[in-house]
Amino acid sequence: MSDYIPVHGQRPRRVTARMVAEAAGVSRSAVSRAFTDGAYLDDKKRTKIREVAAILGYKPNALAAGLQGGRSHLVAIFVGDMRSPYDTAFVGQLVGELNALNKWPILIDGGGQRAATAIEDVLRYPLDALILRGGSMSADIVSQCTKYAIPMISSGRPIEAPDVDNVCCRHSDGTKEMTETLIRQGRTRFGFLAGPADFYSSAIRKGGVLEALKAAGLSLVAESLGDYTVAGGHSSAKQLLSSHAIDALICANDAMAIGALTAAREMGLAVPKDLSVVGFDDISMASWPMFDLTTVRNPIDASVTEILNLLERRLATPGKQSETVFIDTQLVLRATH
Amino acid sequence: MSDYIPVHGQRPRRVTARMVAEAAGVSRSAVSRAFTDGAYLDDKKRTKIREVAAILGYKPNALAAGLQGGRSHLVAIFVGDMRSPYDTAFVGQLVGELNALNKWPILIDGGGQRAATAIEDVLRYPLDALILRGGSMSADIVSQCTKYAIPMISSGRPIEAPDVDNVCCRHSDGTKEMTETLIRQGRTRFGFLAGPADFYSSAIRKGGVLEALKAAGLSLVAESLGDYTVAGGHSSAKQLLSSHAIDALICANDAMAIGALTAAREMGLAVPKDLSVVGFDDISMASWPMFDLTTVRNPIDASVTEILNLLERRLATPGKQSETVFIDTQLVLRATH
DNA sequence: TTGTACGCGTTATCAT
DNA sequence: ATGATAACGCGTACAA
Repeated sequence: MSDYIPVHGQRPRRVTARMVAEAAGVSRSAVSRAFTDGAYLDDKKRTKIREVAAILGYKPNALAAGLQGGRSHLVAIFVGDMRSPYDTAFVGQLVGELNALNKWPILIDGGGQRAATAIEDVLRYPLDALILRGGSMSADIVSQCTKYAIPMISSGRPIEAPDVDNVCCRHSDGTKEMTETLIRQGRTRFGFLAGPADFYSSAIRKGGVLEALKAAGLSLVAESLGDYTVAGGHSSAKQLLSSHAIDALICANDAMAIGALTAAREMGLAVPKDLSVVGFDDISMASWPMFDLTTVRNPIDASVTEILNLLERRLATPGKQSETVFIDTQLVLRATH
Repeated sequence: MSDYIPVHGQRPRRVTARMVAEAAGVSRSAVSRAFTDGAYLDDKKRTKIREVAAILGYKPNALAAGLQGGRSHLVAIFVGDMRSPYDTAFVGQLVGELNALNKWPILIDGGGQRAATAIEDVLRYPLDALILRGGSMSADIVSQCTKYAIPMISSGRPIEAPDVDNVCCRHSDGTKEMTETLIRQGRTRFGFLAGPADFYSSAIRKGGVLEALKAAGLSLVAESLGDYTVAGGHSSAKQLLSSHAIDALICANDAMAIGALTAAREMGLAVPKDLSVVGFDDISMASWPMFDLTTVRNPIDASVTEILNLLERRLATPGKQSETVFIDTQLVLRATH
């Protein structure tokens, strides 16, 4: 088909609009127009150009197009923890929806030591937006984005800055409601399995628990620190359960709840008869038959949808005021409460 | 700091090298050199320029730089299934390592209906490489990449094409070795829980099982089709176990093995006393205490490392012959065999 | 060591 | 409707 002749050991250059123009006997502009929807161009000519382009293997170069001052269609996603089931599910959904909108997500692993420099380097690309999923971002990076007029949307820890939009789950309402439900069932001795000390989500989820307990004239009997993983939840729960007599264990996330549930069963505790174990997030494993975990859903669909809505609004009106959209949680009452 | 004045409702333009040059009272080339390692430039001048650049918030525009004919530093990753634990763990690792090498991964969700058009669109960017993780790729896309001289590296289903490098797990050796181990333990009535009919990995893993059985004068007693998920494995195993008397169930992946393990326990079967249940991949959940699954490790670290090696070699020698690197599996003998 | 001038591939503008 | 030409922002060969 193509008369492209490979030169040994040398990288062949990309086919350009100029080459297509020559091959089709038209001007370069005509080629550009042939690939621009709604541009003035004779239908027959457009068809002809597209044929030639297909044979030569021509595609407009998105880099050169992005230089024009329009949008680059590149969106960076900063992922706090690529090993967390919730974050990966979240990013999976987000990537799919961005793809559908013709936005191309560049992923940055926020877990590595080089995360800060990585984001600095990615900012060399004129991004359409920067989306934060969990993790924390230095104030410096935030101000850089503001300066470059790169829209930032944060999901997880809210960022208080003039041009940053936030999507925020009503964490404390979720744990409050869950705690109230457990109290209504007759639970009175509550334990809380917290996440790492500096995790915003853990602290605020605990806040909801305390609120509900206080309203009922109760208080927390025991608390232990975990690391948001299954293994961490397993060992933390083992310690907590062996030293405290409680009848309800609220975990700051599902991964730890799954670990805690296993620990409780290993210790001969009947769940939910002797002990309630509940989590937060409703990750896919929570519904696995061997866990059937009662939890608070932190809905990914709704969060991702809102991120895309905010992105659209921000791109339409770059100077608009920052917004914070709150996402409602849902109680998922399965078999462990 | 900066004297940038925001214009209401209008997106501020990026700071360019020209602006820095003017502000610093030097030529535009000097600014370029100030950000190019090893370029001839007076140290004092470079320092001065960098200071001014920092104040103005200047960064070289990677889009314009990529136009120069060098590398774009953009790498696309096509992910077969963003919902599979193995694939997401794989991609997480890959993203982190690419970040460390200053390569920026653009993710494409191979699961959606729009996957084919998505990859077409991403090819508008002059990619340094395209990495395939699972899923399948149309021959058309492959030939396009070859035409554009975009290196392709496939992990999962190997691609037979002149310029495509492959990283391939020795699936059948893994299942063969596992089957031999079970036979040596006295298992004689084997069942196989397969993945979707068109999945390369499932078919080849089954091949290893059959090979080992044949060598021992045995044959498969039962087989059932699953969908590579926990829920699918659970229901498929339930059917299979209720209709066939077997003492070993080999599952095409860990997710199904976890589902099968749960099903077996629910049916009152003692694992491993009455029945061996084994998986493939060694996903993180396989080592969770409640499963402690015996499985065949499909090592992510090694695969990712080899992908990066192949990428490096391919970038160094674009015209080199395609290679296929094989990855050895490892038997992980836990508590279910 | 430094500045000038050109090319990268595209889209947008402006005549025609 | 179409073709010439000017940006876009950068790196770099070349001349000084």
